Amino acid sequence: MQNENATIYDIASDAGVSIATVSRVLRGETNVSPATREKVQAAIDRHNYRPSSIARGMISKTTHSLGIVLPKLLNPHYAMIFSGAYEEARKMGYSMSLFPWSSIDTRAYDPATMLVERRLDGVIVCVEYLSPDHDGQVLAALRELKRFMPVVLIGCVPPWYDFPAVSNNDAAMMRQIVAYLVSLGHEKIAFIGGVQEDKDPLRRDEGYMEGLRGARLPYTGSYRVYGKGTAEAGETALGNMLDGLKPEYWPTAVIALNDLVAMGCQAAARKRGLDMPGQLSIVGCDDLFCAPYLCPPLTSINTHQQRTGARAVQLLISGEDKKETVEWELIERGSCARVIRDQ
Amino acid sequence: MQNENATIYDIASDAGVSIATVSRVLRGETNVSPATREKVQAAIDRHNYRPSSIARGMISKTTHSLGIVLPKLLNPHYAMIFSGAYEEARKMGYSMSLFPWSSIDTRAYDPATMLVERRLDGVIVCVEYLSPDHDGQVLAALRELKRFMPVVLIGCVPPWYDFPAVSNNDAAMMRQIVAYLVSLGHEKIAFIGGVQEDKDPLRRDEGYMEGLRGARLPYTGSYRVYGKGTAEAGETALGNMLDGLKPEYWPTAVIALNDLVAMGCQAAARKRGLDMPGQLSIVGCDDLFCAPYLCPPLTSINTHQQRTGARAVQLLISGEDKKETVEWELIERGSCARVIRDQ
DNA sequence: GCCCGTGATGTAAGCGCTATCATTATACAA
DNA sequence: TTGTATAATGATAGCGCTTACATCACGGGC
Repeated sequence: MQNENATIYDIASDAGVSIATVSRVLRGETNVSPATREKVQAAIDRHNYRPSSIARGMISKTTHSLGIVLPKLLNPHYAMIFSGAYEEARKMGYSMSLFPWSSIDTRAYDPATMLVERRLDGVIVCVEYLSPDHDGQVLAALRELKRFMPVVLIGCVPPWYDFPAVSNNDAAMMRQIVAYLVSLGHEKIAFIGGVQEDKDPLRRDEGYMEGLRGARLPYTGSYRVYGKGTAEAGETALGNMLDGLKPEYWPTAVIALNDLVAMGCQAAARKRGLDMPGQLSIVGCDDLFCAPYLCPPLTSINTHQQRTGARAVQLLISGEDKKETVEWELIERGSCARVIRDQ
Repeated sequence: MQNENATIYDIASDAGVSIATVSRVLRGETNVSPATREKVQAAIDRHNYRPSSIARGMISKTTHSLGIVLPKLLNPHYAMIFSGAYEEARKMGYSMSLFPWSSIDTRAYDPATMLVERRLDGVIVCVEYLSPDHDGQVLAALRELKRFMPVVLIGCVPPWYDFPAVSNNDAAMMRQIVAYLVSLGHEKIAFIGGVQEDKDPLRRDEGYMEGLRGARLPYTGSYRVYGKGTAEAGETALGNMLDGLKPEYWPTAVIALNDLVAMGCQAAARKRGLDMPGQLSIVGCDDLFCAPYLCPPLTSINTHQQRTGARAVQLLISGEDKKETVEWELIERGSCARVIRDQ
């Protein structure tokens, strides 16, 4: 059924030369006579022969395949990172395989057996926020992994992680969003983050707080809440906030961790009869493909995740050990309105 | 910097045994004395040794890695298929790497060099609709690929493709949607397909037509249009249809190729001031995560793409050569309304 | 005392390549 | 003629494993 894969010996004997000569032709060496080259090439074509990268890998100790570890492919955020990384890898002649986050985050003896056994040439790990005790565990696993292959991190990378990494300047992003909302006249600006802790390693909270301070706005504790980063969590988070406050204290703007959360916020606001953007402005983050089709179309931060993924691959292959940030862009759609002052 | 990967020789000499004995321990053979086993295991632990799956693959002629070929990861439809396939592969101990559609669809000599050189244990190919002449080219490429490794197809698989495959019964799906809309009183039902041709291999057109016939509704040519399957294409397609018809002939319901197209339809209808679902009902397909958050929340067909991907992996590994269909489910949300008859 | 089965271990071939070195054949200078 | 540089090609040793097959020590049956 499947045709027995031809080997270099088959080609050699078919062409009447030694395997060394076939190898020379395969690798495009010059010291082969034209006549021989032609004979060999004909045999290769005849058998539809492709040299085994496995066998080549035995010698070169390189597999030309990379890995990417991420928590959840179905989250479009990660899908975009993957897509960018994978395209770049392909351009550089590498294949890319996906591994579950659990292959890193485990209490088992060797946290990365699959990756190490496969002798990948490198791996990109997308790090999510982790509680402090869990954090130590993961950091140890990452360091262990690094002993076997180059590792580049993406995402929520605390400053004390000694790894090359690509991420956004989250604090600066937050500051920009606050400033943008302030410029529209907002003063009651809520923040729905993704981390339960008081301070996340991304410093998004801090960026939010700094933004408020910069605008000389008071900080209101009940405007800062956290969720799991899903649409449901966003709906719950904003819903609880609204239900817990008298309408006159309702925020006029919400900064959402990401577009999923923003979608949930829209749902929560709609259920409570709020006019958007009239009574509530929302800013998301990630700029998902559906953002323009929400009601109202969602203003969001395009964080260039594909570029992030691509850049991570470049660092991985070049071996540069540095932390980089990528630019972002505020995409204005219809979800933020100027505040009408009370008469 | 990276620690030199230990080999079986290192372990053997460290434990004071032969490599054969180490190999026995690694593979859990029973004919090793407990004392020796312990010594060897200790050496393995000491070196953090992981046997090279590359070297193993040389012997077993199996890589325990699968490939998936798809046109565009960023399309959430394919992301879901990938996710399902990859999870299943992982469960069975296989890794999964992604390859671009172009590695199959090319005029170059060998259409699948990357796949073949990597000696994958099998590959899943997600097939999109192809124009007839292009179709022949791709079919040839697929057949060629099949000579080297097992291939399972997903998606738009014409009946004359001699490959194991997993797909939906698209025609039946369409019939169900038409019946559903008819049950709500709709008579002017439009269809926005993804294929320019008169008949696509999925027979979605045909399902649509049969549905109309089944309900004894007349077929109106201008209600059947085609697009590229994107949101923009959907917006253009419905927009052109509406602009080309007097309002009294406007359809009261639209069946969209997928949720992306449906999103575009919503935008087109909104721009023209149509009330949804009052004046226009829309049914999508794929049940994307954002469907519940659109305005109105989109009624859609959940085609269980993750299950499709998983099933394809099972066929691939088991080697069963059959074509299967997976079930689907109509998810009612708010985008379809009962028609109010003219008085 | 000798033979042989048995369990534990070692030896070595080989998977399909690359890379090093050895071996030719050819040409040209001494 | 002989020596020697040069180009083309072949022979072969691994890469890190698995897997026959060989070896060896030990013990029981005769």
